[in-house]
Amino acid sequence: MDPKPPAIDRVIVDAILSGSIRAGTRLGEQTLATLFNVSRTSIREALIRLETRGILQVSPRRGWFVIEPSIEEAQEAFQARRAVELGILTNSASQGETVATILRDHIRQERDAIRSDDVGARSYLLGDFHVCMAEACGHRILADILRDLTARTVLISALYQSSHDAEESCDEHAAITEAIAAGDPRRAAALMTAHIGNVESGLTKRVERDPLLDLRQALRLDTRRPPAGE
Amino acid sequence: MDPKPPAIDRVIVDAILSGSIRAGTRLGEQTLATLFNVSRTSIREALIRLETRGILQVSPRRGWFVIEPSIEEAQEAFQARRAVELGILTNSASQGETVATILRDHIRQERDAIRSDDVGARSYLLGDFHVCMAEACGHRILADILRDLTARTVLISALYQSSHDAEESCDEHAAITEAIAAGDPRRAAALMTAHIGNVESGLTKRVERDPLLDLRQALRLDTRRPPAGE
DNA sequence: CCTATCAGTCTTGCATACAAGCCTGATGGA
DNA sequence: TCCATCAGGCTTGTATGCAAGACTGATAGG
Repeated sequence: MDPKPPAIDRVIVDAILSGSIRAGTRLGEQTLATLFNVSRTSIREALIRLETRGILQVSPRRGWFVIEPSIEEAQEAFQARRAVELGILTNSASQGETVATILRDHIRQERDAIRSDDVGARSYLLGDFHVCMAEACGHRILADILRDLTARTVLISALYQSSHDAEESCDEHAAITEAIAAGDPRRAAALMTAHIGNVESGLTKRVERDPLLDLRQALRLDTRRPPAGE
Repeated sequence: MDPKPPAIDRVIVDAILSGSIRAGTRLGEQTLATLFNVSRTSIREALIRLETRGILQVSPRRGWFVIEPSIEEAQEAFQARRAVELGILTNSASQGETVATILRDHIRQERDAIRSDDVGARSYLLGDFHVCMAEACGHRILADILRDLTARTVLISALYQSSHDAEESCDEHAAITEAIAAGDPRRAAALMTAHIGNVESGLTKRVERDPLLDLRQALRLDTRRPPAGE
């Protein structure tokens, strides 16, 4: 019947990348077990996998939680993404047109999602661009790594990303793609660095304006409850 | 008694990095369970973690095996390492002296291990240089990632690395360090790219000279037995 | 002698049972 | 009214039992 019961890991990660599961959300083993109609064991295995991928965190005898990156951790993740993507772009010079063709199609999807106000798809696709870029450049391993890094950054930034920001990001993706198509990896890398910087600074600016987040981060070590409470 | 029963994961990874566990080795759950004096469950969790880190592989109902990267997979891993380390070096410009101080000490340890013919420590340290470099540059996340990538490449190359190769690698590490100290990230990156290229081509050359490896790789999909048999 | 079949053993996969810790909310006292 | 204490429920941690599949070696037939 089920040709491929889609892996539990993937369902959760996709939900995070789409913004439908927010940072700090608790994922109970028993709850997921009944939800997916399997035993706790299988769920636990999936959760362990997600923990080693740096997406979840377990608090002993308390539960599994989607990570809530602190400002510093988010910056670290951005820094890592910058280094990785810079390395990818400056390294893979040739086959620019092939890569660009794939990315142009991806950007088209981004535009569709923005136009139709599909926030989930929008968030997912904007992050997935970077994964696609890595994969198109032949870096399958780094593509997987970027997916996880993107998840970490999305968990902070997605909540605050407006439709305007999304269009801006999309435009920057297009500019990067054209630089790749033009066979100018140096410019592509520079644009990518700037792009990631924009996303990151957009986040930190907002944090400065919103002391609540700082406070929440400061309390993070004490209260690890999901921020569902009003 | 045990202030910190060293995590099972770490023991296995270190053993791989030291070359004392070779590619294709089978790791039975029950065996490890009695060895570490815990239940199969805990072992299984550790093995799952190592699988998601790309170091082990499970063959259903057959067992857990240390990955045996094919030539292509090894090249992919090298390519990923090149991109990541290039990105790290070109990105982090300042604090060159601080980084160099750490790395010089590390190189001293490498030289000691080579001199005293400690093959395990030698293999471990030569790979660990890259991890230390990432960490010293402030890339904690990428340091962890590089450790796993190094494990993948070590699983092919370590077996073939002679003492001469080791000294060469060590010298190249020193050259890279001095470029960092001189505040010349561009040159450091170029040297690093060349260095990784050397290690990689050293591997592929040997493969060409030794058709047995090619054969083993070709048969990899059929017989996944540990190559212990004579 | 060679080959195909089959039982036995050993492996992981999965579910369940119990142990241990954390949190909550009630209860009793000041 | 406020606070300390404690019992109960709910969570994960860990072990164990059984099922299902894969390999091995013996055995019987050609």
